[in-house]
Amino acid sequence: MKPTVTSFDVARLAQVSQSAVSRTFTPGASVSETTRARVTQAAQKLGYRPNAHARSLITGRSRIIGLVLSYLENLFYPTALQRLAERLQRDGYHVLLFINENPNADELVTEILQYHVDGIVLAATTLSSALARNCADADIPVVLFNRVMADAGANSPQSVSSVRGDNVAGGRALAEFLVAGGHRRIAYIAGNEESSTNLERERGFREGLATAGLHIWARATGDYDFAQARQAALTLFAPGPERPDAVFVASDHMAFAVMDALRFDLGLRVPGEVSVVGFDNVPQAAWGAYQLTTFEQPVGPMIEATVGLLQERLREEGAGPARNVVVPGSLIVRGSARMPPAPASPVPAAKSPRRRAVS
Amino acid sequence: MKPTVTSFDVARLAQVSQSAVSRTFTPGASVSETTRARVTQAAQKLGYRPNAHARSLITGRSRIIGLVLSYLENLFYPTALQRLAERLQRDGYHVLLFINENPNADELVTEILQYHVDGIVLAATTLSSALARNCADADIPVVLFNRVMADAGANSPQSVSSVRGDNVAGGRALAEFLVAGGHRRIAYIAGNEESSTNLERERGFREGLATAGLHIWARATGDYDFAQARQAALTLFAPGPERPDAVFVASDHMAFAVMDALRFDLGLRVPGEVSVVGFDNVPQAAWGAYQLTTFEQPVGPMIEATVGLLQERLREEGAGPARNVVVPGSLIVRGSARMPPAPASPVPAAKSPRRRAVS
DNA sequence: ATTCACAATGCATACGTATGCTGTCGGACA
DNA sequence: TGTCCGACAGCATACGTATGCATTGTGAAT
Repeated sequence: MKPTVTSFDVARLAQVSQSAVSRTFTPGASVSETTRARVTQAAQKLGYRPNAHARSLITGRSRIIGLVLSYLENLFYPTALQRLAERLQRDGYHVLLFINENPNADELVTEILQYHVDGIVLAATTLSSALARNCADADIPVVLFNRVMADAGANSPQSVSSVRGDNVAGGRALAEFLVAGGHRRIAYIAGNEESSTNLERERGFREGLATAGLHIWARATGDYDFAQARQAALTLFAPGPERPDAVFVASDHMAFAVMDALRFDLGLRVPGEVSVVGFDNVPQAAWGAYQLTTFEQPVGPMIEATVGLLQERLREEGAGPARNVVVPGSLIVRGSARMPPAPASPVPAAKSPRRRAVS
Repeated sequence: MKPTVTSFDVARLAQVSQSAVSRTFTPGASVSETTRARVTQAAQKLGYRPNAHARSLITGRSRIIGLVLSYLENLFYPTALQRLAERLQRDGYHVLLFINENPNADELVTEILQYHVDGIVLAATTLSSALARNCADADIPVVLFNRVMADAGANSPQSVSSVRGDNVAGGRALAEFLVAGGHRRIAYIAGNEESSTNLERERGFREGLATAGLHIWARATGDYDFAQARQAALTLFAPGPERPDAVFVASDHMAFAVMDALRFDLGLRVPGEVSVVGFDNVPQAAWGAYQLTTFEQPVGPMIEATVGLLQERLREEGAGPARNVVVPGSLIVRGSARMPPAPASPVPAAKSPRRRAVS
């Protein structure tokens, strides 16, 4: 009933050798037009598809990329996932998924290496860097997505590449924007304290404030989690004279929780009484109810860079030095934070936020 | 440098045959404790991992499940994706991803069959059912997720299973809820017109309205797309005496666009002047800015049912008849639609919407 | 006409594992 | 003590493909 048709079956029907069949399905191999036609026709008739596992076994390449994720409720990751999968499919690669809320590095390495994946994209913010190193030791290209190795120990020669948004510049730009808007009591709600994204965003933010002679007025941790971010907001904005007048939340996803808490639990007007800015520019940031001012992490270019790094490593067997790509982003001004006063010089007025959001 | 260690290498070090190594890594095989220990130790020392492709080649099973998706901006799908991947990993399976906005059935079949996937989950709402049939013809189990075969032609004996929420009951419940709330001019914004989800939800909704002697007051199509849903809302709710006083939007994801358009483009109060209800109960429906009343599609049970169907087919080679599972859901009452008056009988008051949302 | 280069093809083997079959060994049972 | 049985180990083969090497044929160049 399902007698799994092989290249030999096709060869027999087409009256050629199995080699000819193989070459027909191998781009760039030496086959005449006539035999190629006969093979193609026979394959079509029998419904033949080359067995990817047999092919991987002999070529040593699987055309599979492993993608490691931790959680998907933050839309930034599904968006990246979709782009990555579509992009790789265009090149004949496919994505094998490894999702773990809190991954066990050893277990994950064991699983992922069994499939002899051609490359790995690590997009789990909380992931131990031991994992990255182990995989790199197996001589398989690893790209960290939205993350860099924490301990760039001089010991092992930084063998794993990375792609990330410009967290430092973003943090600084948001600080400057809030300062220019006249805020003075500016709070920060952090993501995961150990993640590189959080460290860099906070550093840039502090630098930006320092330039204006300010420092972080109040601070709490949201751990990149919706519920925890809400709690953080309730704590930071408890009624009192010291209440902040603005807050930078380390991710859009948390910022939505914060805005909800401010408006519907504490009864504060945003941006009337409190300004809120986020980071990522996920699709929801453009939604009418939030109109979140944020710093963009451009998913398209970031994925492009990721695939570029992978391909580079796949082609040349000699592993070049690891590269850490920083993809520039820009400030996306919407309505969740009080605007700076229009400058005196004749500059074109700010475009409608909604239009900007659509782009 | 990367001399890909094989079972022979382990066998040599452990002073046993390659068979012994293989059996050590095959659960339920006949190996003594002593050799198992020696093999395990040798494997550990060499860093040996069984090659999944070689194993697949000989066993005929890849322990890979293909997942076909079309777009991820609607959080319902990422949530399901995460649950599915985690669930399958617990059983030693992994998910290979196929993402196409508008999939070419033939191309997709070719790609997916190359990997000799053990099973397929089709979660692309717009996907042609020819795809499902082709894969089922290759004797590989297919489960439609959140979709059923359109043309259950008596010809082919309905060979593909499906899992879905109770769209009809949901549509009816939402209709009854709106009617009980005193609405009379009730509109509908449809999803993809040909999708089974849209057809069933609309049917249930019509039935619910008919019970009260009503019918759909106005109707437009959003095609499960955020931007189109917004346009549909702007059209349906243009100022005039015929303006609807409530709307059922065929998915939460579209409902958010509709609520934004109503509030921020048309200046209408929700639920003060217009009531909105959705379908799915995605995480965002619980967010403070929307507090969307909706009918839930319980992702956990739906995934459980999906995996159950797959496993059932994987165990018994003899393919039983296809089964169409309908997972029950319930009405989630929040604040986006006017409440029905409290009944005279002493019934406990409705719980706080926020509490309900957390569950 | 002879040589040479080159394209096209077939033959044989290798990739790394699982498993049927045969053989050995030890112990239990009569 | 002899027989039988079960547990365990090894040998050999099969899974389906890619590719180096040798061979053949064809046209161009000499």
